[in-house]
Amino acid sequence: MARLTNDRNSCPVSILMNLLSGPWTMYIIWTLSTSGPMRFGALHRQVEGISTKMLTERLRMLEQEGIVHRHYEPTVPPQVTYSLTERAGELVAILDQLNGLAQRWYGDLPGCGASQPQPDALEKATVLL
Amino acid sequence: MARLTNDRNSCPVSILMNLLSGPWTMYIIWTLSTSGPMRFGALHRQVEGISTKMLTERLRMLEQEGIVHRHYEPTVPPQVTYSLTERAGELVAILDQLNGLAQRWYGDLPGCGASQPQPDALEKATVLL
DNA sequence: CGGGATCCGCTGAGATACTG
DNA sequence: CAGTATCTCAGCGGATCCCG
Repeated sequence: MARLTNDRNSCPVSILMNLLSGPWTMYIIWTLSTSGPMRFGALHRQVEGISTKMLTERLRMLEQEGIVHRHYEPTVPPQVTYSLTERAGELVAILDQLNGLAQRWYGDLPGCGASQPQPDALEKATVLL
Repeated sequence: MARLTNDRNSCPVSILMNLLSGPWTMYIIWTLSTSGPMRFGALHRQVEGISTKMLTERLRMLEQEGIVHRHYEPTVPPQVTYSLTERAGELVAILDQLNGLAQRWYGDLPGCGASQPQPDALEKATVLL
């Protein structure tokens, strides 16, 4: 549980990389950044293929790092909405550069449902925080 | 062997991320970018802890993606020198931004032998290509 | 609905030994 | 020196069950 990023990964970049390199992490961030805030179930459906365990795990991780915000509504049934924080904006910006680089290198392939993030979606995504 | 980045990772960013997220990849790139071109053995000593298998594997991967350049000198004993390509420059630039972001978020920690890349080292690193 | 707990299989990473 | 080949083990991630 405390396995953060010791051994060879003690520099800041690696912390971030270890975060992002998680199996579904990018997809979650990307989905939230393009489709806006989303409930757990919706996210689970959107990312499609991820197990609830993984989704929860990644979400907790991202929440802990201040990248996503978890809004818990104690209704019945309970509603939990996840949104990106402002921090995430900076991150997504860099990710976008990475995306640009990748597209120049590999050409843009299809299959990625969120290749070009709509600015308004990102705004929507950060509104809730 | 052909396990590139299919399933959920068909978009360019993910290709790059899958590349970088490899266990030692960042360290290798970082080391080459800060310490310049290096022989296999030196790299093996610098990265320290990596197995020859992993090192070879990552190096091959990076070479295949055009990020590192492999210079083979068929002397005896053979000398193989690895250096970053020009492509890598773009990548390192973004990585540097990521590093900046990470430092702002987490503060700069020690333990990363290559936190601040010397420009001359990067130049040196790309000279060979 | 949103998740925690548990089990379990599979692959990926390390260690070791060997080769040109 | 610069790798390759093989074995092995564990830790990650999926599936399933259950709770608030």
